[in-house]
Amino acid sequence: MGSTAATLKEFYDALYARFGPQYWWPGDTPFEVMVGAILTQNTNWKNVEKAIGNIRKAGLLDPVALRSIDVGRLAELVRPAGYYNIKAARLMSLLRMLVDDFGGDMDALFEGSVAVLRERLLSVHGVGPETADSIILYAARKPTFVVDAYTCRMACRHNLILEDAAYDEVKAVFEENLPLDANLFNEYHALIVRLGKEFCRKTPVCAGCPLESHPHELQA
DNA sequence: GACCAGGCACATC
DNA sequence: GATGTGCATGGT
Repeated sequence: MGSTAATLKEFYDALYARFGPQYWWPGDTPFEVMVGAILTQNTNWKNVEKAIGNIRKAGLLDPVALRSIDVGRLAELVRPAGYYNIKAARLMSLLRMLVDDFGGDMDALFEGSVAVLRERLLSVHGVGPETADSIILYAARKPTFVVDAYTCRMACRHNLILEDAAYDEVKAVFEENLPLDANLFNEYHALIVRLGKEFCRKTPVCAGCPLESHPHELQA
């Protein structure tokens, strides 16, 4: 059996060969990506698209404009994404930092090292590790590995991590065994999500899985 | 009608 | 520090 680095490269190659480029993140601007990162928390992307569509139709897909509205109105706009009261508050927290501390300038927010930016994002109420990493990778386009439920499921089933591994442990497995490359991390995470949607459901149905040549540790 | 979806904060022990 | 719970819409 090969090293973790070799396994991760092998998996990436198999996923890319099977699915091809995923063109993530689905969003036109860094700001839209950031909004989507909050709205997609534990939520199907289709519902997020409706919510972002509402914001766009209202002419509010802009940091300063969105920052200025009432949080209750924001909640109505993002209603299709679910958890709308919570998400409106979280989004507004992020908007307050972006607009009040950085003049609504995404480039200013993103300035500096990944570590500094990550701490900055994590300090916002409602931004956890996955949301922060999604914003760093897909909006700021800086190298940080995004870990989500699919990543944990896949890594666990292929014995790369223990089932109860913490977020930062899972993240470290990928970052320490792959080149530190934003484009690679972008595609890898997107491919894992694609894999998860088609194969690594909570109920493991892995026939035809592109990684099936590798031993699975299936669990209920 | 259950089950699930690209989390996070908070309460309780 | 581990474990459980609330938050909520829309698709399968």
